[in-house]
Amino acid sequence: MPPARSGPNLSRIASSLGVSVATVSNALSGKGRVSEQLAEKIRDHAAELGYVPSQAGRALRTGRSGVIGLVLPDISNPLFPKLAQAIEFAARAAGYGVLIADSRGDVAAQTEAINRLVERGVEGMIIVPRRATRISAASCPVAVIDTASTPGNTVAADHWQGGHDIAVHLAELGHKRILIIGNNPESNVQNDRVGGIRSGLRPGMKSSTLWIERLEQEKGSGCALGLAEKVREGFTAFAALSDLSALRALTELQRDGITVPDMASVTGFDDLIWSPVVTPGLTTVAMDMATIADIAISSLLKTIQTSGSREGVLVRAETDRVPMQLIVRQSSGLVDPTQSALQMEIS
Amino acid sequence: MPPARSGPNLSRIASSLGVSVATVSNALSGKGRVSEQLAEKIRDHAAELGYVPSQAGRALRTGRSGVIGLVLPDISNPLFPKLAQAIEFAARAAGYGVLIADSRGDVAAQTEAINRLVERGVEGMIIVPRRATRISAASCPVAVIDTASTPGNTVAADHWQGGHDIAVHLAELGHKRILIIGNNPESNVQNDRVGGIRSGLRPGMKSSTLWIERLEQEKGSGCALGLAEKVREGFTAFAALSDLSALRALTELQRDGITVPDMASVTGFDDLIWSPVVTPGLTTVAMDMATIADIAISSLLKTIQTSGSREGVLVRAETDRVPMQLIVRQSSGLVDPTQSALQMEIS
DNA sequence: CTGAAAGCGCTTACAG
DNA sequence: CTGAAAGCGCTTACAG
Repeated sequence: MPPARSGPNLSRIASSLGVSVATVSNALSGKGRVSEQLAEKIRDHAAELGYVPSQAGRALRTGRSGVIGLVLPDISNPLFPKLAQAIEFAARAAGYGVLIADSRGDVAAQTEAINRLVERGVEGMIIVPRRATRISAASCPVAVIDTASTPGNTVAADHWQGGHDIAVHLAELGHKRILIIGNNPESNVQNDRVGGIRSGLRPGMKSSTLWIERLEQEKGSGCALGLAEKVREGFTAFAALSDLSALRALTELQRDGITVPDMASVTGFDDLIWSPVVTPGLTTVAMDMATIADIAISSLLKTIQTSGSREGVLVRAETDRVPMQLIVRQSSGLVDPTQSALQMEIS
Repeated sequence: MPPARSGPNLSRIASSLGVSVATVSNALSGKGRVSEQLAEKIRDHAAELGYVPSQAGRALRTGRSGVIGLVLPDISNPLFPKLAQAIEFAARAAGYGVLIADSRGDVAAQTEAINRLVERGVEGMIIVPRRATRISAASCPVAVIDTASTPGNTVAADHWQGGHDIAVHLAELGHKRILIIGNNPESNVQNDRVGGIRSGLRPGMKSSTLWIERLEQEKGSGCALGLAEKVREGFTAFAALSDLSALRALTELQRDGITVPDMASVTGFDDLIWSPVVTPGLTTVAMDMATIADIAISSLLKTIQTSGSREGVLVRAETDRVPMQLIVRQSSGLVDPTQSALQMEIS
């Protein structure tokens, strides 16, 4: 015999009230069909007994688990907290729970993570894919958050526009030579950001790009970026493609006696938790995680509700690019003619 | 009539093979009772059909959802990624899924988050409580990760010992005056860390404590901490109670022309993602998240498996304190007699 | 070794 | 407005 549940079930409420389970079910689900008087009595009694509906029973009957999955390339990514929070919030508002899965490791691990979620009966999932991974359709609707330029992407921050805003900001401050500091040229996100920055440069401005991973392959992990030297070469602005790289740049410059923003400006991306806390506060560009999560969730649920067959559909959203917002703090400032090495050469 | 499932079920496999569902079930669950020959045939056929067992059916029958909940005070906490990753990993190894819930907001929100998880049928949950919150037992086993000094705690890093190690490290470097930089004196974790640091001071060493939230209430959020002034007063080491505060201290010192570690040492707690990346790399104390997660999960599952009645039990672990590990990087160094303000006064 | 049957808790057409 | 009944997919004691 199957094990008894701990709490009360519909049947217990029904017999204790001398009505049928069907009526209790109808009363509690508020589908009408029950006299308001009886419905109230049933609701009261259920509350009194501390009735908690069994998701298992409901799921089995309706075929809907009320749960979606969230697959992340690496949960320890500093961007994850905000994303997970936004997704959980949006999902909850829609009555869904969120099951997490870490696809740490290679593409195989990602596929495995997806399968685990399917086995757990998720109705759909949201995936932040590993770099350069295509999602081979799972057996449920899938929403992808990556970059608008990724094929099959559902929704993303407009990284390109974010980069553009950074460039415009630096141009307005009078910077002419920008060093873009990225991590890995294989990243779709970082490439979009670079493209955006370059697109926003005005005539007379020049940029170079430094890829940290490449440098570290030569010089060893955790090596100096040599930014003080870059300042001497005439660079006045360091536009990092993530706040993590920006932080690395900022502290290296400070350590080497380059004051920020007097002698050089530093900007980042993502507005991570410590960005407002460092001195000087980091100028950065923030994603609108709440909107991204809302769009991902609502598109996903729309697809779930229409696709009767639970197939591996890649979800599309109506709006696939969510604007990023420039946040100006103290790490970026006007080029100071008395301090700038470039200006000194010219004069 | 209930909706048909998309994929094959036991019944489909059974009829297609001309055997009973019971036999298919037994064969796939590997409980023996089926001839190896038939079992293999069934397994092959199931795989061929892409059979995925229904968690809903299984859960309804067995009363076990195979899911635990993870309740966090604030998902956007920078500590969360590592914790969630470790919990997910340990849970997965035990065959469980992890449902997340953010108790952002007040104690009521935390209670609500707990209820949501119960409604979703979790078999137990792991809670990182809000500051100074006692968990009013939910209707399932609960493991709490906070500090060993919190009543009802299941497992925690040994924050006290971590603080002690920091103090010993600074003592060995010759520091005499330590400024402890904390966020909030109400935090159990931070208090344990402070206690540990003080316990590790040697005769002749003195410490003061700066609470950032208090300072900000006076001077406004994001105000300077005035650390350069502290250096002039003779402090040579700044022991922050979190890497976030340490980063704030480090950058403020650098901005004000205090070189680290030559003129002052800075240490943190937690080994957050950027700690090895800043210049100079941050000396800190790391929690062993994997071990903490393992202990939390295994204690929780043990309780789940024994407590037949699904009551609100507070889980206890055999080991409730997991050692923290000192990670020495460049931000802490020997007191330099030629640079130290204190030394200058003395000589 | 294999199968028929009960039952976990729910919802929904259908009948009254 | 209310109830009896079927059935979602599974597992397990029991019978053969």
